[in-house]
Amino acid sequence: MITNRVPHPCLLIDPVAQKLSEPSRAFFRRETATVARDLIGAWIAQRRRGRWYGARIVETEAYLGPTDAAAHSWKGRRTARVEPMYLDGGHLYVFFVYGMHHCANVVTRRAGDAQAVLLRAAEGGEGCPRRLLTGPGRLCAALGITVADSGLDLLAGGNVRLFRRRGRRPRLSVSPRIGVDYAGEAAAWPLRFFDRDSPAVSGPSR
DNA sequence: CACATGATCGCCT
DNA sequence: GGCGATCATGTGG
Repeated sequence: MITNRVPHPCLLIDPVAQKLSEPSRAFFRRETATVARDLIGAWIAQRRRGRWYGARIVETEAYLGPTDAAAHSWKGRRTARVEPMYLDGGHLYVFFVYGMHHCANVVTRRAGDAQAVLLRAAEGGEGCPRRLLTGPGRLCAALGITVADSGLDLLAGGNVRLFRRRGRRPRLSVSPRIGVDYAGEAAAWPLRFFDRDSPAVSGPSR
């Protein structure tokens, strides 16, 4: 059955009033770890029934494509599920795991490079329930992002977009990625970034 | 707090 | 047929 639930009211945002702006294509085409860092403090947003709902990203992970054993595109794997990873920077790649959770990624670099940034956690506004957006599965559930959104272009003026705001940047910490112990040496690469002052970060932090 | 486990199913081998 | 880029719950220290 089709669900069309509206996100929690604490996620209501007003991009104009909050002076949020959309990055250019060039922003997403930069080195993946750099994009992952710069996405901390950005908003992932979705328009439902004419209103914008969004959350401030506080935790990301970089996945470096065919040379990264933790990436779905490892060794150039190219299947229907992974295909959106091969799109140009600025597209969305969403996958379904463990039979119940969706995970959202922002594609980086150029078409064919198959690199992406996993959105692991975010925080909402006033009255946001603890852990509403803590963890990639919960983040997608809270915003209503599903595999149906995989492959869409964040820069196409559609209902799913990414916003940034000028100003102070969060203090960042770095660590290995979560849940990729199977990836050999790549499992230890320092590709997880998070806002060290945010209570919404998932997994080991602080 | 640190593990351990079950749920659940699409995807790939 | 096996296993996840996860999460909620339960146990024990």
